[in-house]
Amino acid sequence: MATDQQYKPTESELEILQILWDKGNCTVREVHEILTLEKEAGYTTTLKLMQIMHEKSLVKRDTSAKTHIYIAVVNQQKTQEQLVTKLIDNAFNGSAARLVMQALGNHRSSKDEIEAIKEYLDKLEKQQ
Amino acid sequence: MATDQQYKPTESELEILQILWDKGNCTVREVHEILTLEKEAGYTTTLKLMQIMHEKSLVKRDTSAKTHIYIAVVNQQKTQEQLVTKLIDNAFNGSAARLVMQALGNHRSSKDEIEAIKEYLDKLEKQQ
DNA sequence: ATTAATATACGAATATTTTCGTAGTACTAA
DNA sequence: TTAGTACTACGAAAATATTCGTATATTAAT
Repeated sequence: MATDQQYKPTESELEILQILWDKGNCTVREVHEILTLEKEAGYTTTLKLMQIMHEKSLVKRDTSAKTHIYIAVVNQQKTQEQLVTKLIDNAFNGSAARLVMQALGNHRSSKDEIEAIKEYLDKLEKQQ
Repeated sequence: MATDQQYKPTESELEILQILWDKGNCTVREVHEILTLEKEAGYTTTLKLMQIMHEKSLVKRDTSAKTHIYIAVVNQQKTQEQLVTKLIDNAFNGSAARLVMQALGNHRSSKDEIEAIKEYLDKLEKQQ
């Protein structure tokens, strides 16, 4: 049972993946623009990162035009799952519940969100 | 409002911290033994890591005897909080709820745990 | 006292990740 | 055609993280 069925993105790669997941297709320029809202970075840095991500098959790209278009290849769900699993193992002694409470305790969730989670829990209980 | 009030441990450091949080006081040997249940590593590698952690003040140590005793300095709760926050930001577009469902969906939780989470949610709702 | 076992200290090699400069190419406007 | 702008490719420096060998000290047993 392999836990890492796919390549594990680095932090910088994850930042870029998030943008790609969100936006769909992007040029390097677009990604760079969004990225630099939050932190400093040179354009060629972003470019290089995305080229490396392409080498690693984290993204694919359309190079038919001068300006290339990038698209995420790795699945958002799967990647999230992998990261959560790792965090649970790594910092919560394997207890998902503890992570959940930590997450809920420190990050305001709306009433709707809380309701959604409750329903989800009900479903889980029935499954058992 | 600084989000990183404290130093962010690397992965290897986190593995060691977990052991220290769990056990309390440990020698390098003890930590090493536990560590190598899961993965290969030379003894001096573990030693060096713990020495670096000491430099960074992630741990303190009692050097009065030949064999030093290490203790975690950084707080488990705070560190967990930091990591969760980062993951939420980094991979869940800031939505704690989405992380929670991901975590619950893929990691078996016992009926008791689920009940505990539900109670917790009730409390949260009342607070709002 | 010698030896063996077990510690720490620490430099340095590796590996990994991040950053950026420079060169070359296409496109556009004057 | 020339200058300016925007893009990719790519090597390589810089920053970080990980791994380990070797020197040396301490302790205990013979």
